[in-house]
Amino acid sequence: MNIGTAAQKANLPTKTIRYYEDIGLIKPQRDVNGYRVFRDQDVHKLNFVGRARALGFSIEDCRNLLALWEDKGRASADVRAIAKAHLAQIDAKIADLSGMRDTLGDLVRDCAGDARPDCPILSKLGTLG
Amino acid sequence: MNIGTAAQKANLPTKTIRYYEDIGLIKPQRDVNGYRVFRDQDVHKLNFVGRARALGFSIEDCRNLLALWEDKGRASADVRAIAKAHLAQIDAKIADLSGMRDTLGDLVRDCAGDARPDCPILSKLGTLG
DNA sequence: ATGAGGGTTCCACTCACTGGAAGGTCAAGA
DNA sequence: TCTTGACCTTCCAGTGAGTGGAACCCTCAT
Repeated sequence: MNIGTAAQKANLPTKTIRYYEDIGLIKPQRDVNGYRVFRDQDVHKLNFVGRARALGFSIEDCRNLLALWEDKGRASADVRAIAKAHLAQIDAKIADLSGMRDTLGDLVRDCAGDARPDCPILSKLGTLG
Repeated sequence: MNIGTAAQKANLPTKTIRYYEDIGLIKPQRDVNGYRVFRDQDVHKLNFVGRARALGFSIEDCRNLLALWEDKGRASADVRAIAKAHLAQIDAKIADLSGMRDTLGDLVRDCAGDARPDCPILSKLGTLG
């Protein structure tokens, strides 16, 4: 498939996909006419990278994660170590988001009365774990 | 407190804090000597912004969220609407992270044997919800 | 009074895109 | 066959969110 189709499937702008090729995150084939040709694998990778980026993972994080799946010769201890580090990172993000969720929920419940008084939540802002 | 102390408490580089002042996210007071003076409220905001940024929220998202807490005159329906949109965004992020967590866990369990065969997970990559 | 360790501004750089210009490719219809 | 429009290409410039460094000011202990 061409870049437009891949972009739709991966939910990313074509510009971004070309950029990801530029920096070596993906390596689509080329057709005789010079067009990029994407396989399903490429789309899977793009999809994954797009979502990971939206969750605050860096390009280098993504590169490592993709390499985990790609590098079949890698020692399993190595895989485990990298994967575990990322698992911890993910768990921390989830915990952090849950905290924000609670705070926002509190805001809606406690502070959105018709005549909203001084909001008691600002004082908690930034201190939740 | 001065910017260094605030930076430590908020876990952000001083450079970033100056930048956040530049774009109007925070408005620390100024001492007679020209030094920025941070109150606890400022630190709370910085802390919140730092964590939200790490979770993939844009500066504009942060600006809106901070405004929610700050603008005491805002109509409560408005507050509710914005807060609810952000709650949905947070829930989506949590769901997405959970999916990644599972995939990564699978990778560790299924694909990290000593002689790792063709990993069956790459094919699932990017398709999890 | 001097030196270390803060602080200040400003300017240039990076990273991760994003927009636009200028032009090549291709399928469909007059 | 020609054209039109949607798609693709590269290249270059701009943006958003910082980040590094130079040059200089403030404060406090020795």
